[in-house]
Amino acid sequence: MDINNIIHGNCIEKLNDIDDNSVDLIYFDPPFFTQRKHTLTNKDNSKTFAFDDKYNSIEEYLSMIERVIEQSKRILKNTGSVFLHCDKTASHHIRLVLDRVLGRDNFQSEIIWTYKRWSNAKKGLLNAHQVIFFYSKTQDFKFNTLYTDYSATTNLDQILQDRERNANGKSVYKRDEYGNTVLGKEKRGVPLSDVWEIPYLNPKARERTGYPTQKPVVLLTQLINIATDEGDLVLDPFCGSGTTCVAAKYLQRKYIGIDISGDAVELAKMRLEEMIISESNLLNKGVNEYYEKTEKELALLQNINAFPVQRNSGIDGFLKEHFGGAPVPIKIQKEDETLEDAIKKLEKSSHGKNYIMKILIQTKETNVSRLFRLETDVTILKSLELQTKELANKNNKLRAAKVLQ
Amino acid sequence: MDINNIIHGNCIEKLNDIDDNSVDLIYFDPPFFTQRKHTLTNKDNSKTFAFDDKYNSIEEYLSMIERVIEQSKRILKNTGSVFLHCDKTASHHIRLVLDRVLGRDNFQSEIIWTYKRWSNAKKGLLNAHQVIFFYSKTQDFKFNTLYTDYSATTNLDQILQDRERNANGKSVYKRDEYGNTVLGKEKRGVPLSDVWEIPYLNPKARERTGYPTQKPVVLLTQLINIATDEGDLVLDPFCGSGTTCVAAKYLQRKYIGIDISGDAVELAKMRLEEMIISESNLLNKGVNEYYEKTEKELALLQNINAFPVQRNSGIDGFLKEHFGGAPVPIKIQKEDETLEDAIKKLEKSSHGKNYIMKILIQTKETNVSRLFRLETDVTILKSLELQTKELANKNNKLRAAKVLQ
DNA sequence: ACCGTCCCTGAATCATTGG
DNA sequence: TCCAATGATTCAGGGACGG
Repeated sequence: MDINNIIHGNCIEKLNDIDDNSVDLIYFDPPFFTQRKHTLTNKDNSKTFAFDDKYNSIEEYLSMIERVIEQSKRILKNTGSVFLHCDKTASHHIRLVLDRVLGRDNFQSEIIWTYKRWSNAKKGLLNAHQVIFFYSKTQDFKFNTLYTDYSATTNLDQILQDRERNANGKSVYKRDEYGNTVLGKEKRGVPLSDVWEIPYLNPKARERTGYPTQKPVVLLTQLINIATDEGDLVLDPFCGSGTTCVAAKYLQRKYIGIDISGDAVELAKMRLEEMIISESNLLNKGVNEYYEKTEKELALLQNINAFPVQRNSGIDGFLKEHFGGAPVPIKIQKEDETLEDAIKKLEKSSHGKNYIMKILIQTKETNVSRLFRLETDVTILKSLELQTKELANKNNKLRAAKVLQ
Repeated sequence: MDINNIIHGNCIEKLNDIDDNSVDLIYFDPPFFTQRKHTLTNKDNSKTFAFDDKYNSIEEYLSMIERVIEQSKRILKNTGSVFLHCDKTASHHIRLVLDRVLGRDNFQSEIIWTYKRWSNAKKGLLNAHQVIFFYSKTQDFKFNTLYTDYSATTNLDQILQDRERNANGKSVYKRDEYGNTVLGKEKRGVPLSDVWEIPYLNPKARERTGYPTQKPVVLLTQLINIATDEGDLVLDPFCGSGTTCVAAKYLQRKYIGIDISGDAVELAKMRLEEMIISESNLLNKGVNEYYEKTEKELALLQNINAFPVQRNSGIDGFLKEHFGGAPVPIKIQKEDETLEDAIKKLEKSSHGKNYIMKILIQTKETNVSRLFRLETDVTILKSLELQTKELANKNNKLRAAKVLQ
């Protein structure tokens, strides 16, 4: 069969053309049994893509899935793996099929892909994850451990220490004859876990094709990295817009994509030529880069029932309750800001918005002129810490005066 | 059946004693079908707790689960919900049982509890999540939406704006006649999603060495908060060390716990009786903070550079810096306290101590007489929240006056 | 009662613009 | 050339409503 190509047709038939024991990784992302038809239009409204996810019964759906899994088992190398992407709708049924066909012992992980999404009016919890079942063909599966950074709260000193078991079998830090802790071998970071927080494909991302249910390339590169090496063969029997193949090509793996829709095949082929992959700032920098509030500032905002705003030099938060029908912006004076600067920044950020009340929390003693204060409609409240400090100063003066008497 | 108690026995028998349609929330956390006996020893090695998770077959295990779910359905009110906590080992089998007994339409969410943990040497991905299936008894289930903070990357300025449809039917931001954006309605934050990142260890208790099977209290308080109101009845048929009951008691819900192990029942009873003391002896000291001080009070104390004090009705904390060589006690006025009461309590707790300065943080509007204030040497500072509230009132009056003119 | 269709929602984040 | 600020666009959505 053609390597590095997208094949048009029903995967159950087309998989017959693939040799036994020839594929290293199969990722598939079948319809989720939503019992809906999914339609989406590309950016310039020139093309509408659709696929049908309606079945007469769950049995009909599962029998389709089962046939694909059976074929997958046949064509997979002994070191190969299957990744089946689904959501909560039918995941339990699907996993039973996987257990039956591939064997319960070959179940490796239930990967949770989690993302933030715009909310809706649903009663209940907002859906924010999908599931990827990871099964190997045998116990001798290929696996590359990826490492992630230690979390900010980890005590690095501590994890660098070696451990041993004490008399009770508890794991304790190893100590030398002088009672000092012993440093262990070099650490490479935290092994990748089974919960993957990867941003949902953004409405504005250039990577977006207009094909419904398109997955981010980053999700696929991670899968491909853990289960294959360069030159290995990756297969996607429901390739849709071709994300899997794009990721495989990017990572210098061979690929085969199959899809029943001619539109999808055409789109996937085009994507493979263009290879547009959006850089995710969020993933590159990590979410912590975006958090710029100190614990103290967050505590202060919580205190006055405000939610925090990140990355805005003029506004640190908004009160949860409106005033006069408008939001109330809050700014907290920074350590290196004069009161005057702080007021100016808040005013600039509020310009053109019809805020009725704006609040600045003063955190430092100041000698701003009374005149200047009157020219602004920013209300200044003194932080409790400042009030405490001023109080202490005043009391000190009183005590000093007493001593003089 | 006894309300607010822990019952010793097999839950399948004991559930018979509970009336039909009487329970608001059932959380259960059965053995995960690990086919192992779990043994854990507490910190000072004085006591070993064990439970058996070995079954002859998955069918035997599932039939046990099914009987509990059937009973659950019977005793649940029509507005009630079931939360079943399990892990990937048998989750798919368990969900089939849930679908069968409670009905597929009553499936609400697959909640993912994710946490960071120590790495191990296992080939493959590090497990970092467990699953909680959320089913309601009917479509008319009780649900309180909780709100979380906006993502750090969210442009809050923008989403506060109102929107409308333009000529092409596209949704665009609304502007007034001068081209300024129009502010929309009040925002409450982002509805809680189905992925919950909650550390195994309470973040305020990093020093804690651990008690692995125990669930974090925050996990349980969150479940109880979304599905019940104060005074509602919470049941845990596999209550173990009693975390569910502790959380229920903390949130002023009624509770029933059942466990087959005498040791567990004893432990749970002790935790409930002396919630704070047992917590600190058995687990850690940091959890104290969680129980006695509300988050808001902790934030406020942090705000003025004070550390919290537990179990003293007159003093909530002390400033980290002394004044005049003496500590400075802080009290925060409680929701149900008059300013006068608060002052008296603080004075009583400070009696005989040579505090030079005592600070009361006023949190509610009051009409205490000026005279009374002068008789005390307690300094009263107004919380920022109160200042904001007073400011809003004042501005409202000004606006009202303007309208009259 | 059940389906399809229409209409509403709302926060996330990358691309673009601005300095 | 880089960083910061701004806003466009969405919908493995969800509910209401009418035939």
